[in-house]
Amino acid sequence: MPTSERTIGRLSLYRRLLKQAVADGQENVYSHELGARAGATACQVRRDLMGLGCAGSPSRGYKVRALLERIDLFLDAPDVEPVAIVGVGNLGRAILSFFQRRRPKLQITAAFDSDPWKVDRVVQGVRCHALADIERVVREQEITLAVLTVPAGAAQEVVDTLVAAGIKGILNFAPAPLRVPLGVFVEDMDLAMSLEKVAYFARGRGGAPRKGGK
Amino acid sequence: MPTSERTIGRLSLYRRLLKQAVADGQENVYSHELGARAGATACQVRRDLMGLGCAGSPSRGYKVRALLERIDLFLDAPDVEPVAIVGVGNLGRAILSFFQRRRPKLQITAAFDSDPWKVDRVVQGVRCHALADIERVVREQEITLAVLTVPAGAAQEVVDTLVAAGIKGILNFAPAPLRVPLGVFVEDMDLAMSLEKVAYFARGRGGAPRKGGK
DNA sequence: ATCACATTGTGAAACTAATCACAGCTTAAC
DNA sequence: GTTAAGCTGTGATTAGTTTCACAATGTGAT
Repeated sequence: MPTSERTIGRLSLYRRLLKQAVADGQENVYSHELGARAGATACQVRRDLMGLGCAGSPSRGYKVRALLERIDLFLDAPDVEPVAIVGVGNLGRAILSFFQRRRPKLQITAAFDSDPWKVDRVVQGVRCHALADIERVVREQEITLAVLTVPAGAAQEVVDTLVAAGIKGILNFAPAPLRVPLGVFVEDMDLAMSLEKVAYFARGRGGAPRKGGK
Repeated sequence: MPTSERTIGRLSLYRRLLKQAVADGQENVYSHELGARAGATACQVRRDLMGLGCAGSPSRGYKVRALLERIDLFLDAPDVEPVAIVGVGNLGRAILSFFQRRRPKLQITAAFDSDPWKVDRVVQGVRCHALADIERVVREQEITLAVLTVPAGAAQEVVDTLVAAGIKGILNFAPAPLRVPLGVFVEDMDLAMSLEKVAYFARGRGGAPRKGGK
């Protein structure tokens, strides 16, 4: 059981690269190939795959199709998972359009916004509801995942509502740390923080930590 | 010298929280307070601050103002750092508007897009240039940081241009691993990967890693 | 004064993640 | 057939990060 946040992230990345490989007609792949494309070492790739129970042949490497199937089985839920998005501002709409052309297993099926003008509008094929309807809609559609793109000031209040409605995972774009009960997973996407990090390391202070491809 | 990617991220977060504290008129702060707000342990906060050379008093904790000053000095460059954004689609515009109302030290000053209709337009107060002008504009404005919001297919090509123009740090939203020479720092913001991660851990498989506030 | 208390600063321990190193296969060439 | 080469699978090692534990310190109450 290879359950670490880092590993899961890499598996998701491998999957995308493998899909590309399949599209290119590639049948087999070596750990060092996949590693190069993913920015990881061959060793790490092998260990990640080993954790999944994947086996390769010393001469031909891993079978791309088999690998994909195994990763899908591991990462995806059996059924499609509906996702809610709260906050249909610029960022919210961008993310909505970004996700609507991919991810068959993760589909945004409900949007929420505090702006009465947006309520009942359909944005990118998704109906926008009032914040007050979060609990009802989330329960009706049995949604467990949410993307949060509201201003920092409103974030915690919305989160409490989402959690009360049964949400188990949140992708948080609001620049504010969220307090959630145990059992709810939060992944922070903090734009400001990330750009500051880039600025810091671009200055060359930190000895340029990894990512230096060939 | 506390130079680890994780630590830098936390310092950036502390800074934001401390600014809030100053705005609220708070003069002193204990490590456990800051830790609670940041989702970290008191211990970790103390170690992070220790690395910066900050000292607190056992009775009053740390002086908020002094802390802020010290973190600013450590994280920020002496002057304003101009930032370029390449790709003025939905996501690009959202990020543009997000950053334009904050970060005095990091300012987006140039935008680039392949769409001729957008070239020479002014978006969110920032002039949009053609991709062909990247090298010239980046050199003219001495830009070293870039935000990348182009489709995956165009990413590597744009990155090569940016690097050739002297860019040292990239915040990458394109769902593709970038190859860059040593000395160039890349931070990936992979929306699809992050949402998959959230979906996985929301299922409760990974024993709910951290983030469980009170 | 003195005592009890809460907090800082930090060496050491525990834990986690990444890398090394090499045995064991599998194929291809001669 | 035998040999050489290159890859996988994995125990052992190393590196890095977080947490523990506690001495040292300043504060306020008695």
